[in-house]
Order: sequence, then structure tokens, then C-alpha cells
Amino acid sequence: MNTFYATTPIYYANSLPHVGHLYTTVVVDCVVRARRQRGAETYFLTGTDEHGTNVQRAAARTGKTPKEHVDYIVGELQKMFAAFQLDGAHGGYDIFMRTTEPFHYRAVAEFWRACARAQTPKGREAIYKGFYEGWFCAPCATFKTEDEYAKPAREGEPPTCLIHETPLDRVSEESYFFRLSDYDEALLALYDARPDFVRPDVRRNEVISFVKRGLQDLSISRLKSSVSWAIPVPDDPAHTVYIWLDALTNYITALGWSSADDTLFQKFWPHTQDDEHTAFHFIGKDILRQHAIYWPAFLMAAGIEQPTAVIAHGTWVDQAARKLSKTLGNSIDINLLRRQFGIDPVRYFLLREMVFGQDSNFSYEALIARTNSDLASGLGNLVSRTLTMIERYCDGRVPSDDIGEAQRLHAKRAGVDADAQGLASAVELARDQFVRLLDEHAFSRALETAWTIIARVDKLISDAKPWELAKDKAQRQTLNAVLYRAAETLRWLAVMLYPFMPDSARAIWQHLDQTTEIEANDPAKLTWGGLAAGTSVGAVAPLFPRLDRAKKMAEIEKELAPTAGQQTAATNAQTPATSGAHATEADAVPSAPSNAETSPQPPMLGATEADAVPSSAAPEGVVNQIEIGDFAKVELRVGEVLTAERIPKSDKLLRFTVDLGEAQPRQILAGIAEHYEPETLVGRKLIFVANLKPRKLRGLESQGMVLAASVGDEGKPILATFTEDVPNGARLK
RNA sequence: GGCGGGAUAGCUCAGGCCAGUAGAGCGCACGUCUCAUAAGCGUGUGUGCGCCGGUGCAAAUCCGGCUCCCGCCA
Repeated sequence: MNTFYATTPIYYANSLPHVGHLYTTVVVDCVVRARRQRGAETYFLTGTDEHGTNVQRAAARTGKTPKEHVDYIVGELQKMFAAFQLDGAHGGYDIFMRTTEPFHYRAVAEFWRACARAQTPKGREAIYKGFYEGWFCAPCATFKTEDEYAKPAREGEPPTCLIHETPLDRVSEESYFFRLSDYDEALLALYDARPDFVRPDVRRNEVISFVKRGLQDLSISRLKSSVSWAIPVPDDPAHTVYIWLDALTNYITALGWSSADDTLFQKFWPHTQDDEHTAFHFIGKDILRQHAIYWPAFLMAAGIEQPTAVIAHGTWVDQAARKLSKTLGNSIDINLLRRQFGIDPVRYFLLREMVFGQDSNFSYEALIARTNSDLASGLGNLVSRTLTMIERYCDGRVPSDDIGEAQRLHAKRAGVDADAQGLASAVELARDQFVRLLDEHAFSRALETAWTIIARVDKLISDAKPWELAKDKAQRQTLNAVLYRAAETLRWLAVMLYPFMPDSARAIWQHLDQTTEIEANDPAKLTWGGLAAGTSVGAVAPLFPRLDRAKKMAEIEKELAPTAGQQTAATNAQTPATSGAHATEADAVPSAPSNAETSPQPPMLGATEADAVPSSAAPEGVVNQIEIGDFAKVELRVGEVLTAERIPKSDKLLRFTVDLGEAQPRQILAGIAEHYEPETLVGRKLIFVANLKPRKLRGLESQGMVLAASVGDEGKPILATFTEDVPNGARLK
């Protein structure tokens, strides 16, 4: 029997569930269900990557231990997956892998030892001890090269991360290295021998050109004193394992590699490259390098066969082509999606709208449009009209397809073929194309193909006009044949669409009173005529309700308003919703170093950017014009935050000391504590009103104010900042 | 700066390697039907192959140059 192992990345336990998690997991769920139909024995892994500095910090911020923190995140993810029926109980993943499991600790140590024993292709030891010194960005979890950080404004201060704008740490410590530099030729040979190893081609090209440029050895440990929340290096407890080595290894430790019971590993991990045993890693394109370079190199060192392929997909972006992130306030509330649209329409949208591999826009408008045109008017309506007619004209029982010899003339007169040959071969053709496209993970095109079948049957019905035939007793068999053909096509569609929309497919399946498990039906083996005459169709209910666009948008807005802020307490998640992002890398996505969680306004609601911002009554901004002299009265200056702390017993206030280029730093208070963590602001250069009359707040004098955009109905602040370096005290005018 | 990908109808995309009268879906307009979820079917709409030049009887497709966007790298 064929086996098929598919993985999502294990999601970094730093951020709450977002569209990226949902998308990758739905993709893998769809692929796995499709493979099961095709007769493969499958194993579906998802899970969480739970170690590292970022988790440690996020935990500290919320006053939890790292374990408490990751348990919380895991709970949220599992709740989300269960709500979307992606969990094991609903035929989804087989394992929710957690890197904090004891068996993983043990197996990672074993994996490390296996690498340490190994010789590189160039005959040297694969792991060696060295010394690493460099500027390290904790949020990025990587060392930064000279052009990846901004030089400090003053001598003797640390540079700042260009991405996070936070000061870098000078990390110089003893470290183990993986001799990645010795694997370049072996990796290139792998990509060459197996052109499908990295998909799609764009990504493959990227990987190859990266490797061709030469690889640097990879630091694969941290001192336990600097990163304690991690797996210990075997036989050297002063060190802990680098997060990516830890995380990537999960794909085999989850299968019991090196454990007493490695049945799953033996069964599902490829031991040779053939079509019988395949293993696919589905990832977001943002974590390509780790999966297409590091991981294969690690596997080579450990002497383990490679997976079948690493498949990278694109990112969901908003209409301005920006990544969805909470910081930008354009993130999508996936629980809202489920409540407002339901699981299957959301699945359908994700798989239909994104051309797999490319980036794609996410908007509620598009989701409504898809739901209405494709699901309600298309599939849902066809099911409804077919079943209704069977109910009305055939007493609710699927009629026979037979048109007797004597009746053929009648049929011909009504424009109906005597046999279903024409329809059957058209549907078979579409089916073959569908199966092929699905194999290639061309989800959107596979669905397009399935929809050609729907159009074909709609036309069949329109042309044959069953409602006319029903009036003519002589056309009884013609009517029966038409309705049979429509119903039989629905059976095919149910089987084909099952991986995409399991619930809806089952609903159709049950209407046709099918007793076999739908998943046991291989679409490639569908044969025409499988539906038995006499089958009772049961009561008809709409599969996909039509949505009133305006009403739905209003509901979404309404639902977004009160939920904003609910998530704030959860965790400090710098959450770029890159698809399937492994946050170790995902955090490298530009995002303000804040825990600005709330997204009070739904910026994706409007068709244009202008719509995205709730507009007050102010007409075109012509009210309240001022003279240039009025503006000149305001003294705006660049200030660097030297210290920042919460004010006791105040939820909102932060106390800053700010260098405005003056002899003494100033004390300035700002009401942004609900949205920014003080420690993330130290070192940042912000814009201040320097000539504001001092005033006392909570007994402390504030000698100015900080500038921030006020976003949404809640007035969520987003601090104004510079993308280039500016000297402290510089005047804005 | 280097490498890679892309620029096709209002929108989302096919076609491009093997050049032969510009495609699909959505949207929009009109017509039509009434079994059906204001759904279906039909017709039309779109005056679109980023720009310039070359080879060819013929170029979205091949060649050269350019512009813009995206990704990876430096």
C-alpha cells in the first residue's frame, strides 16, 4: 500500500492562531484527504515549535513560565483547529507535535549525536565547537550582518535591528557549528537529481542560487545561560540546541525515529525515493531556506533519507499587498470567518482564491463573492434544483436512466441523448484533469475544472427542460433519464469535492443515500452509472445560503467592534500572518516591536484603501484650515527613548525619559501602555511635541507628548517613527 | 548591484518551451426560462497581450534593448 506523509510547519508558539496557520493546515488537510481517497495510507502532522528566546520573552511579559505560555498557545491553536474540524476527531491531523515532549528531547539528542558522529561529504566532522561573536537580534533569533542593522547614533551603543528597530545584543559565546559549508555540492546534486524536490520552480531557483554562492557553517547551539528554554546539547549541558535544529527534527521524531517503537518512521518516512512512500513538507515561502537547505543537510549528516519534496506556498496579503498582521491592523479574525461564513466556504475560498504558490489577496468582499457565485449559485443551486425535481417528479427516488427502444424517438425530439455517453465522457475528461491538477497541488485550477461539470449539467437541465417533460406522459423515461444523469453527476462531484469541503460533500453524499464512506471512494475510479435507481434523496435543504453582501459586511463590522481588545491579554504576539509561518523566521517580517494586538477596525472591509479607514463626517478634510504660522507654533522634535516603564496602578500610562538633544533628558508620559510594552520602546526614535505646556498626570510631570496615529474607533495608537536614522532633537517642519 | 519570477479584458488568472486569426471564470448589459438559493440558459460587453526595435508570410509566444512590480541574495 502507498503511504503518504504530509506536514505543516510546526507553528511557533509565540503567536495566536491566524490565517497563515489556518491556510497551511487546510492545504495539508485537503491533500491528505485526497490521498486517502486515492487509497494511500496517510499520516498528517502539525504542531508547535515551543522553544527559544521569543517564547521565553513572551512568557515573561505575561508573567508566565515558558511552559505555561506555550500550553496556552497550544490550547488556542488546538481549539481553532478543532473548530475548523482539522483535528484528529474530524479526520484531520494524526499528531499535534509539540517540541516540549520528552520523546522529542530524547530524539533530538540522538539526532545531534548522529550528526556529530558523521563525516561531511568532504571528510570532516559535521559538528565542531567554535566561537561565535556577533550582533544578535533576539526577536529575529539570528545574528545580524553589517547591512542588516542600523549603526548606532552614538559611539558605544549597540546597533539596532533594521526590522525590529530594537537594540541588538552583542553575543559572543562558545558555540557548536554544523559544517554546512561542506554540503554545498551534495545539496546541489540533490536539487539536480530531483528537480521536484523544491517546488515550485521559483523557489527551487532561489535555493540553488543561494547554495551556489557558498554556504556558511551554521551555529547550532546557544549557551544555556543565554537561552535556557531549549533542549540541552547532549553531553554538554552548558549548551542548548539551536531552535531550527530542534524544530526541523520534529518531522522525524514525531514518527518515533530512534525510539523503541519506530514503526511509524519505518512506515511513513521514505527509505528510498519511489512513488510508494512519499513525504511532503508544506511550508510558507518565508521558511524555505531552513527546509530546503538546512534540513536536507542535517538529514544527510544523520544518514537519513530525504523527504520527497518541500513545497512552498505564498502569503495572504491585503489589498495594498501588505502582509496581514496585527500590527498593521489588517489581520483577519479567523473565528469570525468561521462564525460568519462556515467552515466549508472558508476552506473553499482559501483553496480556490489563492493560485497555489503565489501571493493572494484576502478580503471579506472576495469571500462573499466566492460564496455567492460559486457555492450558492453554482454548486448549491444545482444540488437544490436536481433534488427538488426528483422529489417532485419521481416521489423522491432516483429514477432509472434507461430509455427504452420505443421511447428513443421521444427523447430525441426533446433533445435528450438516448444514452448518457456524451455526458459521461465529458465528466470523465473533467475528472481526469481534476485529479491531475489536484496531484500537482493546483487547487484553484482543479476546482475550476470541477465547476465546468456543474455548468455542463446546468445546461443539460436547461436544454432538456424536465418541467416540460413532466407534463407529457410519453416523455416519462426521458425525464427520468435527465434527472438520473443530474443526480449521478452530483455523486461524482461529492466524491471529487470531498477533500475540499468534507462536510458539504458528505451532505450531498447522504442525500444520494450512499452507504459507503465517502472517503473510501477514489475519484479516479468513478464509473458512470454507480448511482442505483430507487435511491431515496430525502428532504432538500440549501447547502450554501446566499449572502447579502451589505448585510454580511455590516455583521462583520459589528462583530469586529466588540471583540477588539479581547485578545490583548493573551500574549505579546508580533504576528505577521505569513502563511504557515514558522515564527522564528516569520518574526523577521517587518512589524513594530509592540504588542499592539487589538484591531478595532476592519481595514479589509472596503474595496479601496479609503474605505478601510472609518471615516468620520468630516468632508474631505477641508474643515479647520490653518495658516502656516499656526503650524509653526508646534515644535515637533525627534527624541530617543532612554527609559520606559509602566506607572504603577495605571493601565494606560507609560513614563519615558527622552533625549531631545537637550542638556537633560525630559520626562514624558504617554497613554499607550495598553498597546506597547515599555521595554520594546527603549532606544527607539519617536516624534514628540517639545513645546507643550507641562502638565501633571498621576503626580508626575509630563514635559511633552509623543505622536502616534490614532487608528480605528478605539483610537489605537501607532507610534510615528522614521525609517532612516535622525539625530536626537532634529526639528520637524 | 547579482540572480530569479512577473507585467494578458473592470477583477482573478490560463495560453508562452513546439509562433498561425486573442481565452476562462467573476462582473456588467440585454434576452429567455421558471425545476432551483433574485439561481439556470442564451447573446453581448469588454476595444487587453508593459514599452521600443528585430527575425518571420505570420509574434502574447522567438531575439535584442528598456520601464515598472515582486521574491531571493549581496
